[in-house]
Formats: sequence, C-alpha cells, structure tokens
Amino acid sequence: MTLPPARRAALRRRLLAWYDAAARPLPWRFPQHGAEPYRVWLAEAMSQQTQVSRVIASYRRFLARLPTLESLAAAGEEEVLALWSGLGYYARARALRRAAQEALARHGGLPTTVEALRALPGFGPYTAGAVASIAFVRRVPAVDGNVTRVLSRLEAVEGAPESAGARGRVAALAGALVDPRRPGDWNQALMELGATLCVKPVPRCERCPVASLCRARAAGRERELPPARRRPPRRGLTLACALVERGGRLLLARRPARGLFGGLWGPPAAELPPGGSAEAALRGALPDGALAGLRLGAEVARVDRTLTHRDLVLVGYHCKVGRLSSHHDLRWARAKEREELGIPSAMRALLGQVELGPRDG
DNA sequence: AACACGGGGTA
DNA sequence: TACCCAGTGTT
Repeated sequence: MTLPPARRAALRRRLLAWYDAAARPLPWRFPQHGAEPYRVWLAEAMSQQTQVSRVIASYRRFLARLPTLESLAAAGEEEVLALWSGLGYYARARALRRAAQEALARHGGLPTTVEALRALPGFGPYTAGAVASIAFVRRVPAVDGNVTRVLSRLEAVEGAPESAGARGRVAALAGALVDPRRPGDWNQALMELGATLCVKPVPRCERCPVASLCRARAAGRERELPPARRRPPRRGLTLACALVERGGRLLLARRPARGLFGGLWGPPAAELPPGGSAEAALRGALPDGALAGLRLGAEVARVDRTLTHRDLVLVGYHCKVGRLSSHHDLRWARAKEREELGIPSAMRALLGQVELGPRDG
C-alpha cells in the first residue's frame, strides 16, 4: 500500500523523460497553442470514451468553426450538435455548450480550480482534473481508463476496476504520484503510456520506461490486470423510420433532448416492438399527432449497428403523409442540407441507402 | 451501484 | 464475438 519516496521519484523521472521524448504530436499539444484552456477542454470532452485517433478530425472542424469559449457560448445548440455529429454520446455536446455559457457568466471564462470546474455540466472527476492540471497547472490527478490500467499494473491492484475498493486504491495512487512541478504533463504521461504501450490485453513491456518497477510484470501477471469490466448483455432495439420525400427533400424530425440520439435530426422514428405494427408506431412517432395520417409503404432501407448497450436495427419505410402543420421540430432537407445537420451515423447510413428523384441535392 | 448513452477499432 | 476507448449524468 505504501509508496516509498524513492519509488515515487523514480516513476516520475522515468515516465516524464519518456513522455518528453515519445509523446504523440496531438493538435492540442502543439506549442504554438500553448495550454490554451478552451482547446484543452474541448479535446478532453471529445475524448471521453472515444479514442484519440478518432477525435482529431472532429476537433479541428469544431475549433475552426467555434475557436473560442465566447463563440461556443454564443452558438446555437443545433450548430454544436452538428459539429459533434458522428462522435456519439451527444449529451457531451449539449453539456459543453451549457458549460461555456455558465463559465462565462459566473467566472468570465473557464474557472481555474478543480472544484469550480467540477461544478460545470459535463465536468466529472476526470475532465475536471485533466483541465485543471493541464491548462491551469493544478496539482490534481486525472484518472481515466488508461491511468486505471497503468496504475493497476504498476501496483498490482486486485479486484474489478469498477469496484469501490479498486477505484479508491487507484485514486489514492494517482493523487500521491502527481508531479508537483509538471502535473499536466504527468497526467498526460500516464495516459500516453496506457494508450500506446501499457495496452490491453497484451502490453508492450519491452519498450516501457517503468517496466522494471511494475509489480504486475514482476509477478508475470501484466496480462491479467486489471480484469475486464463486466458489461450487461446488449438489448435489441428496432426503430421504424419514416422516409418521406417531397420535391426532392426528405422529412426530418428533431429527436427529444433526452435518450438515444437526443437533440439530433433524423427521419421520424419510433420503436418497433417485436411483432408490432410499423405504421401504428410511426403514426405516434411525433407529438401532437403530427404524423397521424401517415401511410406506410415498402421497406426500402435497413441498417444494423452494434452500440455498447444496444443491438440497433433501423428499418426505413417509404411513407406518405398528408398535410403537415408547421412544426418546430420538423423540416424538409435535401442532401446538401443534411450534410450540415446533426444526424447520428446510423441514421445517416440509412438515408444514404435511399434513392431520391433527380431534384434531390 | 447500476444503467443509459455512440461509434468504431482490434484481436 | 467481446472488449475497449483521455467518462458523465441519472435513477
């Protein structure tokens, strides 16, 4: 349990030296940007449960359009969701925008302490620690999945990583190890090691700067620790989707703010229970009976997607609707407009299967 | 504590 | 197929 000062010093020295030499040149790390807090935050928010390699393109696109905290706070939710399109976990995007507004109103910018950051929407323990340490040089840890794996192996932490005991042990280690002079670099060095060498399931110990200090390796158990997280089985979800064409445009509906694909645009969709009627489901898909007169045509598109918690099936039906009352959450969009909207990837794929007339796009 | 929440890469 | 990813918010 104890972390001797000599061991702590050796870990810091070796890992920081390795990081200085081996860190990947991520766009938010380029020196000309410095540790600009807004950019650090944006990168951290996008990286939640999302591999860094998949974040880079979205990060550049987002920053080009909303380069400052002020521009983000002033942007509409629709625009922010559109810039987030394809990244998933869209609640992150809405929280990002609200946090920008709150930070500006209450602090005149991003606050600089981990406690004040933690109070903003979308800032959990990890993101608050990451931004505080990287952007504001606060001596606080930032424990993500990488750090959990690295520290679990270094100290041979037993037990499921989601258990309270293991989490507490890792948190204590992370707090004790933070380098007081370079807290942000230290936290990033731990993450970098976990992302590039100390990977699951088979770590590349031969290149690891702290392999000789690793208790899991000493015991020959580096492949076993930490144990895999147990996940509940995925449940099936079938969504009937109404593909309604008019004058080369497709009818899109904005989804409710909560739940799957919250706040994004897509074809009007409704859960199709096993053996249920797609027509009945779609007629009730929108509030106010907006689609009460819908008539179902043939199935013309289908998409299967595996999400973390869902086996998702989208079934697209060609549909006719009667007159639509003007509705805040409805719009007709041609292909070009659809490119600019926040639409989940699965629904984009479904729309991509639909052949439209020559007036489209 | 358990669950909801995207999407894609990897072995 | 199963697991994981620079996690957070809700119940």
